[in-house]
Amino acid sequence: MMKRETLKKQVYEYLREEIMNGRIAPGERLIEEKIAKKIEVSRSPIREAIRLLEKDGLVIVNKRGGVTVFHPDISHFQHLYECRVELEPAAAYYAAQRITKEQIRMLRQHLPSKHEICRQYELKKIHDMNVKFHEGIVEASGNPFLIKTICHLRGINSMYRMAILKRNDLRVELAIEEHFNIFEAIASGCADDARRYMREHIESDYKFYVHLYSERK
Amino acid sequence: MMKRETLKKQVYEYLREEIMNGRIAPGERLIEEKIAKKIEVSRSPIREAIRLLEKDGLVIVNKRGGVTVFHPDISHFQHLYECRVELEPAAAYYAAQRITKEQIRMLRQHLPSKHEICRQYELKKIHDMNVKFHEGIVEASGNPFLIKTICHLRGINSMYRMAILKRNDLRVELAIEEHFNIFEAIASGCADDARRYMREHIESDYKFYVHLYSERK
DNA sequence: TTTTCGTCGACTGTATACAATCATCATTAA
DNA sequence: TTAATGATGATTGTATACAGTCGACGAAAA
Repeated sequence: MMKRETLKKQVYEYLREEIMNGRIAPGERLIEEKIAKKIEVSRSPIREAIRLLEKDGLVIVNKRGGVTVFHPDISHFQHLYECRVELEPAAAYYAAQRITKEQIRMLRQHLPSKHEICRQYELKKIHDMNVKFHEGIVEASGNPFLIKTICHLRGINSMYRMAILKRNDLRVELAIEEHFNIFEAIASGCADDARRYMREHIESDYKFYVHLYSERK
Repeated sequence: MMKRETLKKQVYEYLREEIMNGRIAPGERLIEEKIAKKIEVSRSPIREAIRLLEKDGLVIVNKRGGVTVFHPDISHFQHLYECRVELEPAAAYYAAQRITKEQIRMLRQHLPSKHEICRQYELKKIHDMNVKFHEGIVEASGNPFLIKTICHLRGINSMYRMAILKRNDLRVELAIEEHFNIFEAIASGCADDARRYMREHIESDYKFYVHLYSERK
């Protein structure tokens, strides 16, 4: 038996992937039975997987039942950031007050060393570290609602990046120094600084993507 | 035919109600088949209804599959407010910038008149107006993510109130003046004031409930 | 007495069949 | 020609049957 995970989860991962990389186009309708035939499972796990996608905001339900792949646009991108710019700084604020020594140690590992930077490390790798850094901070906030909500927004966010930018422009080098400042503030328990630095960080991240978008129109 | 809504939705409403008023106790496990037998529908709509409850945070899934009714405690209540105190002021901030004349008119209707206050209007009625007032502001923010997230938090919030306080203590009179200030700020487009007033409002709301809770322990 | 093993019962995961609804399109009547 | 009506197909909602898994309990062996 090679059945380590439920079909529901497998189908969910599959659809999520297909949507994220655009093989299922935004606006396209998801037909339970067609998917069922295509990947050869019954409708039950598919229905449930689709509910998960709905929860992620990756598909939207239309009146008549049935769902349609979410179609992102730049105005929504702004709305998304209006949320993130409130929640992530708050997470940093509480993280500065609640983070454990162990978590500090973990967090530090997600900062690239100067060595790595000088070496022109693979951008992709540094980008992954950055993501983990953010996740670590949110986790350290110790607030399950913050964690859940931000995680949710981040999922949609990456979808926007995929859909709007259509290429992997990573704002990597710019972010490194900002990350250092945030880390220092959190590690030393300066909650207000942590909040402020994080807010500036998110704001500049947003401006970067907007600029990129307007540039390539 | 008296079948206006799907069974899924009916079951969802039913379970939600049962959980909210405590007839299904916190910590209790929900067994699909038992519910199915009890209310005489098949397991399918029940499964789906349970997923909706899960989305609401009213039940939590345990490893082995199956769900358990969420068991609120005061620390989570604090976490909830740590989110609200960021998001609702942000909603007020954007509402001040984006609210339409029509929405201002609507919003004003959810402020009790002095006449109503003097008359010792039913507390419940004023409380309902207050809820609508908050909803109106969030709506006026024009940000679907803010709307969705805050709405979600509010649902959980009311569950906490039910479960923790076990009575309908409504912080009504205190809130009225705060609401007036917030309204004025939004209607006159003073976004920063709107944000600040709303933040103070949420904070004092939180303090009120904490005080009430500690008092009756 | 303790441990191990196996059976049974209770649940959930998955498949499948059936019912209901809605859209489309053609056909017919005005 | 146009509007109304009815048939057909596509798709989701709901019921139900079956399979797999885990835990509890008890019996047998050490």
